[in-house]
Amino acid sequence: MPTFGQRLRDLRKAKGLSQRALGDMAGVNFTYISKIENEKLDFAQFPSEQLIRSMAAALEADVDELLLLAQKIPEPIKRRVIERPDAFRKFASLDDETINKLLEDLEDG
Amino acid sequence: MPTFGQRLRDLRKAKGLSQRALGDMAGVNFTYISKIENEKLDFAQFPSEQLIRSMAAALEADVDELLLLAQKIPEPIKRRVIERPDAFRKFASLDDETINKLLEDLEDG
DNA sequence: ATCCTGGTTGCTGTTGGAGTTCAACACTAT
DNA sequence: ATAGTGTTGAACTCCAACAGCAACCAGGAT
Repeated sequence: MPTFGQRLRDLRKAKGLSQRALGDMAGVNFTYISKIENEKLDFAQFPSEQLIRSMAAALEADVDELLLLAQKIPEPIKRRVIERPDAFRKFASLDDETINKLLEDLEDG
Repeated sequence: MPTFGQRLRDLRKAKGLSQRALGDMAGVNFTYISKIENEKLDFAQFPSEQLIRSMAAALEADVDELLLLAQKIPEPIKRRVIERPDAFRKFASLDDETINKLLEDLEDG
């Protein structure tokens, strides 16, 4: 799994955009993009959820993937956790192996 | 399901504490407790995660229950979601019926 | 050699809004 | 009347999330 900064840089280059171009599209200064990509942000470890959404839109990338890399829970997942806390507390307590089995069951099921 | 404010008030009264007493224990002004209980917070819909933890400790209550009522994802669940985004994106997309079946499978399985 | 274009980073500055307190008031009950 | 409790609008503090300059480096084109 790449870091948020690495992934952002890859997505940007794949689109052939400069930091300045992406900055303009997302509405932030290009030096801030640089700091994000190099993980040199002063206090916050990651940019705001709003900015992540703007950047994902500009890059035509998967918002939720970027949110997860930035340690933020995407809205649809969050909603479901709040709705079914019983289930998700259980799921969260499972080890990788058991989770994998569940996923397989869902494939065929 | 009660609101966060209602539940907090119930827990506090069950302990026979005044707002001032709880406020002192949790390290905040009692007027803030009042606003939380009556949901009169201007912008923030809920208090910070830190304060919720302090109050839960003072009330000897279940932290995760209060966190969920305050629409915040408890840390252990959040960690697992970040570790296995593939699985939890899938789980979150399931309807109640399918989730129930999964839980049953886990009971016997 | 000089000039773009693109990127990095330290530094200082700005600001919206979350979080909290203050002041004043109201209601009981004793 | 006063002690304890709760409510509420206004005001305050504080900092995360940016802005943005300045100086510097690397590589490529002219």
